[in-house]
Amino acid sequence: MQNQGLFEEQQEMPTPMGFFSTFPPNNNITSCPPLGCHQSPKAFNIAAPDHHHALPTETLLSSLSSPKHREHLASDFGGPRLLSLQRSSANFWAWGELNECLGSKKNGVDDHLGVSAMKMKRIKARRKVREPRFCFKTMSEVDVLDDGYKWRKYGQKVVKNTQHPRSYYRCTQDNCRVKKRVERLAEDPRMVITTYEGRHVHSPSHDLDDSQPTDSQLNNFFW
DNA sequence: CGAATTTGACCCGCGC
DNA sequence: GCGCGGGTCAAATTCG
Repeated sequence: MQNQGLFEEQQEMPTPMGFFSTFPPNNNITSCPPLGCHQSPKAFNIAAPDHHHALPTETLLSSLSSPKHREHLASDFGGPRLLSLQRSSANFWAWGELNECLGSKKNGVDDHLGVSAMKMKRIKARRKVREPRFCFKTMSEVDVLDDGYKWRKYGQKVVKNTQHPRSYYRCTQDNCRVKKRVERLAEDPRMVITTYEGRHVHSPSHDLDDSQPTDSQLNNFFW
């Protein structure tokens, strides 16, 4: 049994997605709380489908949003274990498209359309863009982990073959299009699967007491 | 009373 | 072309 939820999700959705993982895959991280989680879940488990780009633990740690988080993770990794970040060619395409989208301007075509047509066009454009995504799994009693950003819930859906609803959140920051989905694992309701989509264009909204200015840049690497 | 959440309706992509 | 299922919208409701 090498697949764990996360893998399955990528099979369902061929959308480019970044994964962090333990290395080798079956080597689970335990007793490690997720980023910025104050609740101290019992286990933290990140997985990846392949290992095109193995990263030293320090590389991942340096991308975390605050020294506190890095310290937390580092202490729990407890060694020079490697992590992997999948960045296939498809994934590079996604990053490029995202940047293009963020930098693009209105093309003027909308001027010819009515209000609802414009709305539809916007929806289509939104759905066409495949934002970079990654997900991770945590064992936690709370669904929404405190990752330093402020989220607004915009939807909830019961997904087929699962008894737990999936919640949809959007970053509350203006011009930031990052979204995340949160759902509980059907096989093990104690596990929470969080999927991030997109990259924040700003630093975490509520300051953690030990955050530093340079963190925002590092943070962009992560999401 | 404004902000956040809930929830049913709607839309789109995809498989058949 | 049709139906299913996931994702989003937006009005209604709840919360602080």
